[in-house]
Amino acid sequence: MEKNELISIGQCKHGLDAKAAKTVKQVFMNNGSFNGKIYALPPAIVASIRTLDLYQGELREPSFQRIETEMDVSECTLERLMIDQAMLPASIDYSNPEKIYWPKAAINKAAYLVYMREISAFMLPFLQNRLLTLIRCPEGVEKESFFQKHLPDYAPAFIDRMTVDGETFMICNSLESLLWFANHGGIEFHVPFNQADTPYPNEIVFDLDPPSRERFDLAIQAAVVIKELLDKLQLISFVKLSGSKGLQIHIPIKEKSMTYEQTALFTQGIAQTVENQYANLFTTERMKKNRHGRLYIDYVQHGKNKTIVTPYSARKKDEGTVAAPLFWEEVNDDLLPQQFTIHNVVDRVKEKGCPFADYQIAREQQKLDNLFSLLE
DNA sequence: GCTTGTG
DNA sequence: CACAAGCAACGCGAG
DNA sequence: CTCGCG
Repeated sequence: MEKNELISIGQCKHGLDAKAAKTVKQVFMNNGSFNGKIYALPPAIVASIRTLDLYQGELREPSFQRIETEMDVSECTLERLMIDQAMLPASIDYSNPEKIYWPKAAINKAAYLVYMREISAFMLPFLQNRLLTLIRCPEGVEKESFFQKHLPDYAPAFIDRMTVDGETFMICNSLESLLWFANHGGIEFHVPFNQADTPYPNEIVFDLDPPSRERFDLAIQAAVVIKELLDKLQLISFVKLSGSKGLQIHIPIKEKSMTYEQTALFTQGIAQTVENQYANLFTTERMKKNRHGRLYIDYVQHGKNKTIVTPYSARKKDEGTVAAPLFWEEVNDDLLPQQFTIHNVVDRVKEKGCPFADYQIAREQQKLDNLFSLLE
């Protein structure tokens, strides 16, 4: 959008009482230029308009609220309209909505905040009651980034937190929290495999990390092989794109049904089974130089004090990719690692539903008998 | 993005 | 005042 | 021991 370009978003006729209407009319007739039909003023007066939404470039059922004497015309931007219209929590002061967060994907901060609002219902369950590790890029994904685990002193009271040994950590339990973190440049949301109030994991995750995006086919092969093994064990599993190069397989398990020691034995066992079966394709070799282009099954990444990117979290990647939950049928040769982004994931979920919709139900239904007999 | 420390 | 820095963490192997 | 790495 051209800078300083005026965008018409319709007319507003309702909401003015007789007196206010007369005042506005006088302002235009006294100060405006008349072209024989209408009086026009350069952009100078700011007013609040209540509306249903913006549909095909026009406000629906706009209604005048009030003149905003304290507001400058320069604040009336398309970004501000996007934010106002997305029903973001009003308790947060959204700064720099026009700031570009993903230059190559043409995503600004306003668009990111709107994405987070729209995906929140699908993302929040996976953040619930877990200590949060954030990767923040307040100047965009191409600029400096940093990790954050500790709650900043200035954080508002509505951010949940937990203090352990005098250290206070962040928890993202609400829409408000999610958008507060996003407004502070929080791009990647990572969480551990256990809830904050227990040392027991309630999910197991395999991280399938090919050496490059060009070898994404390895991640697909590994996922299919592991899925077969999990099916044989009658374990319910879910799969998502990491949003980077690979795939991640999630197995929800009931709270307190396994210790981290047991889940580590299991992931190690599966990873080594797959490695032995397809030694030319997959490896659990930690050293990069010993992997020889094979896919690294990072079973160490599942464990105490480790974290995994949350479903639907954005990634610090040029394309604006997100960690997108998939249907297992989608794990085939047509799948691309960069397929799902901030641009298209909300529509995808609205059309097809969330592939992780039954995640919490599966956690309760999960039968671990076969898994445990494997560990013996 | 915001706070704190330094010149 | 204008700045720059900090904002996680741990284990392991190589040097 | 410190440094890189995931």
